[in-house]
Amino acid sequence: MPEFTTLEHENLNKAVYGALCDALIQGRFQPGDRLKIRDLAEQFGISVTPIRDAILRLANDEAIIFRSPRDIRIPDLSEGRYREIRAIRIKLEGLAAETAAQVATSADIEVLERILCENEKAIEAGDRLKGAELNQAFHFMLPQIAGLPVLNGILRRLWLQMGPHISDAYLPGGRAMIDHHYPVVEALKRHDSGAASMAIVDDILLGGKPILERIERGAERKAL
Amino acid sequence: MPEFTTLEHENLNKAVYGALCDALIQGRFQPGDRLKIRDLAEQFGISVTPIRDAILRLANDEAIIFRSPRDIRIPDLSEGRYREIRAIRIKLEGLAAETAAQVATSADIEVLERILCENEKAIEAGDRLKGAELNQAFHFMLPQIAGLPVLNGILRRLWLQMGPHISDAYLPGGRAMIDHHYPVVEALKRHDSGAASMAIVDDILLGGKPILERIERGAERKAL
DNA sequence: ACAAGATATTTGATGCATCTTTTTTGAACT
DNA sequence: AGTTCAAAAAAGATGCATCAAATATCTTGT
Repeated sequence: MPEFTTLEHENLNKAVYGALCDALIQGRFQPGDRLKIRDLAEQFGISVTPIRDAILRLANDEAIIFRSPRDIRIPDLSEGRYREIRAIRIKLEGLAAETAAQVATSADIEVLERILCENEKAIEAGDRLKGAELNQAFHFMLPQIAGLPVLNGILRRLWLQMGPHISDAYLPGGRAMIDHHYPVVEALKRHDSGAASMAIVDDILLGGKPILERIERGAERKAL
Repeated sequence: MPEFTTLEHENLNKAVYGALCDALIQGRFQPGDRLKIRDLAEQFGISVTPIRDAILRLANDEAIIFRSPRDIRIPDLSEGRYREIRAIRIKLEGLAAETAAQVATSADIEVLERILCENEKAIEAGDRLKGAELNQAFHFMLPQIAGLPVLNGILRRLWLQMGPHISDAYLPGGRAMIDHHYPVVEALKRHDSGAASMAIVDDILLGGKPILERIERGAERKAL
């Protein structure tokens, strides 16, 4: 019985979608930025159809919004919405960590440890983008180890929605973005579901502080 | 600060998407059914572009799959995937019920009671589609009462993915689909978060039994 | 300088043609 | 009857023209 997955076959639509996702997550777009289908078509050197496909998909992901039928924007992230996303992540990533702790292999743990090692180097080098990318890779490994593709899809979308805030919060966050990864890995080694779940929840809460601070500062700027 | 929502403005694309969603949830498609963009364009009496838009969106929702670049199908739902969806729903709808219990107004509770009353009539009349629709309305009310739009979006997508199984499981499920709704409402009246969460979890587990039985029977048929 | 209204330009939605790839059908052979 | 191969048909992706609605700009008046 084949699993319920979207086939990853290559076409312009997917390539554009991937590029726009990367740009969102890397903070290359800012809240309020306007996207125009014809502009992007010109930048990518292709017709409007695959751009339009990718844009509609991102709107479905709630990573971009149609402020009106002709006005496509990068949305801001309200404090309320961020808190909701964080509460959802706590529940879902907690579930993923719990399940991953039950089934993780030595190979899985090696991958996680390699990610941590590279992330130490990124922090050392002040490489904000690399660090944010590795942080995401770590979080995305847990549902993969746990064998939870549906949850993986949900998490991917939540990451897109937080995108413009993540990489900017990374350096201010410093070690807060990585310190709790170690106890997660230790709990996986011991097959300790409870400890894994608690550690990832701590990571989400601690890692969320600089994001909340950034959102609050953004709200203050808007109120001026 | 505007909330992060997709604006609901009217166009053919959205109309088609809504119609296909309804068809999925009402079990008018069966797992394995093939969709063809040109066929649907002919049925809806419009060009392929808005059909294609809607199809790509449903693929993004993981409600339909591209088995290959030219073969669009309604996916089956494996037992493993259904169990995962159920585990995610337990976490998220538990969170929604818990939060809804804190903030529910008398008006909210009246809406839920009206849904229950109508569902009693649907069960009495053996109206499978009406009953499934009201069951969904009940579950979707909780994130709305709780003020959790992100969670609402996740739940909508999960419902689409279970779509072809839900309405068929409704009559076999009988009162199992509705009995636990009453304690949920009672807990909301008392603002009892713990009880609301436990009751919705019970509802999901009990209501999931006929769906699991259906999936197991489907797997048996495929093994023949 | 600001506001209101008119005009011009822009922008997304949709229809449709074309291309390439995939699927289906038919013929031949065993 | 079943298999294999070739040919025909079909199907999604993409390019692009057109339309209508929305946005931006300009002009006029206060």
